Amino acid sequence: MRRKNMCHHQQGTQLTLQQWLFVTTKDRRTDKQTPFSLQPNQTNFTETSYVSETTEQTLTTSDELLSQSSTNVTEQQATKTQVFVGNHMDNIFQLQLQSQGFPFQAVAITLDILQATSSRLSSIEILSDLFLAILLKYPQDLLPAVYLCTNRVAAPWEAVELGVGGSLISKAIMEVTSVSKETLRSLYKQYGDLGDVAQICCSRLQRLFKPNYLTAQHVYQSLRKIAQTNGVKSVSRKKNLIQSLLVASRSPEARYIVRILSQHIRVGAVEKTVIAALGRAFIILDAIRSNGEEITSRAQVQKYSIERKTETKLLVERMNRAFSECSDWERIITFLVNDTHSWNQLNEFCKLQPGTPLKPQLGKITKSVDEMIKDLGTDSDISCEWKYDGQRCQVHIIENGVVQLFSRHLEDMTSKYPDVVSSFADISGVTSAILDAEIVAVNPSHSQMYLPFQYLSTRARKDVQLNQITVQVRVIVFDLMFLNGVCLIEQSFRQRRQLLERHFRVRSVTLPETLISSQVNEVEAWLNRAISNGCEGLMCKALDGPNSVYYPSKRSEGWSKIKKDYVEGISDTMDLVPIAAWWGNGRKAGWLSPFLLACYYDGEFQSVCKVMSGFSDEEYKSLTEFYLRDKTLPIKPPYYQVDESLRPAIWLQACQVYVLSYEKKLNLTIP
DNA sequence: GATGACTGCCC
DNA sequence: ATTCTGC
DNA sequence: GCAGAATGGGCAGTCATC
Repeated sequence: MRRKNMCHHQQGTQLTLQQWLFVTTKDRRTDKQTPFSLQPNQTNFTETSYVSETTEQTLTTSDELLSQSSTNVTEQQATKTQVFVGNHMDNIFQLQLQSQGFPFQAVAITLDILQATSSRLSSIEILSDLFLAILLKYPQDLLPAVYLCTNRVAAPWEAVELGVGGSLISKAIMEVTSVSKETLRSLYKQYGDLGDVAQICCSRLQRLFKPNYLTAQHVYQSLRKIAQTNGVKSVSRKKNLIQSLLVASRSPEARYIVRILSQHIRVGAVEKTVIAALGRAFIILDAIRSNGEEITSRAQVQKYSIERKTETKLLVERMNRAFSECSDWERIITFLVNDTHSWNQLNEFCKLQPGTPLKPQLGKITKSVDEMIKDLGTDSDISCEWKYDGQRCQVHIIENGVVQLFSRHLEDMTSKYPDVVSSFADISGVTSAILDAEIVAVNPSHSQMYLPFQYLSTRARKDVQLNQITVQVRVIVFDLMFLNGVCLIEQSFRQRRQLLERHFRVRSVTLPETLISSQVNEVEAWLNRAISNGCEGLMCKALDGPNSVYYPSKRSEGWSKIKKDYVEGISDTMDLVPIAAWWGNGRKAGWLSPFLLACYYDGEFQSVCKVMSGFSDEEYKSLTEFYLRDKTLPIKPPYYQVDESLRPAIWLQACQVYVLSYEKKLNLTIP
């Protein structure tokens, strides 16, 4: 064993969904071939309503239907599935125009199909057909549909949170369907997905009156309502909203209502796939419109798709760029829906601008200085910056002097750091800018001394007042993407860096410690120095050449990060003994993980940490077998000193010693 | 008002 | 954050 | 290599409950 991540004891009061349901999963499904709950002959669309009055269905039969890629399947079944998919996609184009809006059931069935599709190209095509069908008759429903498919309610910086998790959803399902907690538990244990569980429970629901069918718009608006619900009794009001969706659901809507609420849509299509699908849909829509053709089948669409391949590719490229500079579906879709003939102006309309965050560039993990230099190449000078142990921050200085701060995932965190905001007020010669930065905690009495992320994370997160700051910070700016009205992301890092130094070498902000070198020895010494100053390692960047432009959202070749725990032989180590374990979830179902490790001292084993990474799958398997064979204990021995709140599933004989390396930043307290 | 369960968001 | 997987 | 989905620890904020 080379390396293990270390962690503190879990607090004990906090439960994961799995713990809430007391699940020790053994046969949880993680494959994409989870069942449909709709059979081919149940998609017989009626004249008046898209939604067929489905009779009771069992999951066993739909299980069979969707097992097309498993080994013991007949070709007959595979064909059956294909026919079903084809029928469904045709049916989507034959929807009768109705005032209510685009049926959510059509979205849900499409997501079911998507989940069973592993090919990315097919996924794009299926999703694209859905979007096209919406565009043809319900263009105003496209945005809600895209939000539902991408599992979002609003742009990330808009501070709209559902405030709904596994616990609340489970309660809602139990109350609506009168399913007992025990049944829910065992279903969850069996399927490993709350959406699947909801689908099974809701499909058994008997109703006196069939409620009106759900529209994509209605489901989306309900999500917004749930997000807006707060204050006293908000939890039960949220629950009521969830329940009314579940009550109105038709197969397989409940599955996706729940998956969307729990933020795990699990259909293998999130962002890039949706962009590619949308691009294709808009191009085909344009072609259909100019031809004046009536679309009633998928085959017609296919024809256009082949014809317009080049244009599609171009638009998708534009959309990708637009989305990385302005991750705002509303803005992009509004433009495309309203302005279908001036797509070349998309990147003008959705471009980098202060006030809207762009996706930050990420660094590629590198295991050694040698490898880093090889990766970045020798054509360009390499800038090696200390990688500070803090929080990523994108600083926006807007024309009128307003400053806004965004996190790595584009959340607005302006109100968390009023001190950082004031650092950027009134910088001479700067009217607007976008900067990339790291916020690091510092020791209040020695502001040169950086403190670990652990300490920074204790800072209050909302509406921090300047005079009530407990955690002092410093902001380290390391890139400049926009300055005084000019976008810089396509300039070389050397040029951006020059502008950064010229305008932001001011007292209130700091530039990272930097060494420009391609000498292995020099860089290794520099890495050690960074680490001994409390940094995580180095971020190494090409100064010139094509790799030195700013790539939004990319884990690009241009940035290479070396962290001390990637590098052999740098970390400190401890000798620890496994004394207990839990059953793993998901991929690790059936194996022991995590293990509880202890150190031996004076006749007792004192628990130190849990360890859950660092083993290969094979090692998990053999470790599990090794301990289960004859090394388990029925109860906790008295000489195991373990925190009360920890309840391992299995106690183990102390019989193996592991050498663990750990990260100093975790501030371990060893008894 | 204190506590604990739950959720979201950092890494 | 890291890690794994199918394409 | 990419995109997506799986996994982890640990913190603050919010709300229900006692």
